[in-house]
Amino acid sequence: MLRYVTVTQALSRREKARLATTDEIKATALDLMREQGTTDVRFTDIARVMGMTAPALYRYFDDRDELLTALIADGYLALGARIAAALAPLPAEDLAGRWVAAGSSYRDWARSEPQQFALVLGMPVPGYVAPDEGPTTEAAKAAMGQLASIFVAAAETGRLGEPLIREVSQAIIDCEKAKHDELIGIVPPESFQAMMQTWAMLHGFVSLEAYGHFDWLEPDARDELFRSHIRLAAKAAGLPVPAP
Amino acid sequence: MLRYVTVTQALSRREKARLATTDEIKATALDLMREQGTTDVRFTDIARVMGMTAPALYRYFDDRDELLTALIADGYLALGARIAAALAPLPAEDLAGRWVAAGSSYRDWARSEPQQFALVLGMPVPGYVAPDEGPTTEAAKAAMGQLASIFVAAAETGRLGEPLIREVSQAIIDCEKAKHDELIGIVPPESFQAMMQTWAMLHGFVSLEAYGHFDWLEPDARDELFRSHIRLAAKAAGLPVPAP
DNA sequence: CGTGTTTGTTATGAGGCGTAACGTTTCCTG
DNA sequence: CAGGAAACGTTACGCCTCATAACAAACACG
Repeated sequence: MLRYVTVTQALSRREKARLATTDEIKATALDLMREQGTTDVRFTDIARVMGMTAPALYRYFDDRDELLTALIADGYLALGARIAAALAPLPAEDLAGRWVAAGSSYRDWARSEPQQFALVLGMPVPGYVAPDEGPTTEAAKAAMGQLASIFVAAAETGRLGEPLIREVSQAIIDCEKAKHDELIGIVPPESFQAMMQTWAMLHGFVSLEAYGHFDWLEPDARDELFRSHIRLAAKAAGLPVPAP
Repeated sequence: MLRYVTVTQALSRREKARLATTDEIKATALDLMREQGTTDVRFTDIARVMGMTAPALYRYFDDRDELLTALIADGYLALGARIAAALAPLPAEDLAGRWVAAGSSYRDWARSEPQQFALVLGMPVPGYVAPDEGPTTEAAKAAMGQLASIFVAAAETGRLGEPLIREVSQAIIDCEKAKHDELIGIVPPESFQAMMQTWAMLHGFVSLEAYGHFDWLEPDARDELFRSHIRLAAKAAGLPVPAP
């Protein structure tokens, strides 16, 4: 069965139709997830909404896991695109603004698409195992790389200050060398460490909020807490601190 | 059907048997979740492992949601118990040690029981809606309250320093008054804010790690990163900072 | 136009959830 | 202690979903 189409040549009529149907299936799945507030999705329901029968969907996805894999990859792409869109209008030198924009995109995405967020960054779905390599991993790196790029830009323009915690273990230094050698000589190890802690900070807030653990806070207070949180993250990491 | 037993009087033979069976069901469910690495659980499987038939389980839990509710409540209790156990041997004045111990328990629990962690603090399970009041909420407060108690102890002994971020919005001040008036006059608003940010920091790291997003780091590096992370959290919040 | 591919259908089986109806064991009380 | 009630467990069943198989229609293309 022809499943993945090379993009080098123009798509035939059939291939375009196939892609359109594939997209519609994914979009319908997301709609249903939004509607029902779950990451669960029934082929039966997707098919019904699309005016098809369930077995037809197996022409496009071998099973539910393959659909989920596609949705997860799309999720990373969507997150990456949102961050990119938020960063685009900001000048490269506005580091504080870019940091706020990137963090806020992350948060806004999680709030507007909590199911997709859970799918991508939450507990792996029952039975689903992420492929070690592939489009998913690449999309993930692309999305997260944008956060890293702010640190890189800061370091390259000499505006990356000392992080609040300066002690770095050999294990983390080794990890930067082994896994992110592109940062060696640009982002010092203590800032590499701070970078991951910054992601953890951001993710922690967004995660708690998306899963309803901040529901007891008024929306205004949540917004203010986030603004403060993101300033804290910048300050802790040695990034230029956004204005309060 | 008799479901909840008053603890004031001794339990009859039957009540003890019922409780034992209920516990066995929950334990079996957790075992299966651990085994399969999911938060999914089939009554059929539980029953098979227990040497029963599935419909018998409905004598103990009305449906899957009720079992999940019980597991979530137990999860909070387990988390609370672990934190309490970690704090118990430490003297009240060792604030830095207590902070490290509490944070590490949180992390250890998530790592040793990732499914329970996902159940309790992750995405709400398909279809499941948490009851607004009840044992779940109380257990949650008890578990999280222990983190808060470290801040309270620090404040009461005059060892709670200024948090890194001092600006606090009126909305957050109002929220402390409305939802946590027991802290008013003890924990200043900017520290109340820092407290929640500290939770978010802790949760973010633990969450990313539990869901495999730090798998690319060597275990040693993860441990070191966590040590650094928890020091950062303490420093940012104005708590006494643990030694590196 | 005819042939092979693609896309859809209906039919079917396997398995889980939850209910109903029916024994069997356990407790409790007259 | 005997009878009755409650609790506990079973089998049988209906409904739903996943996934496959077999078949029919639409389409592309020589």
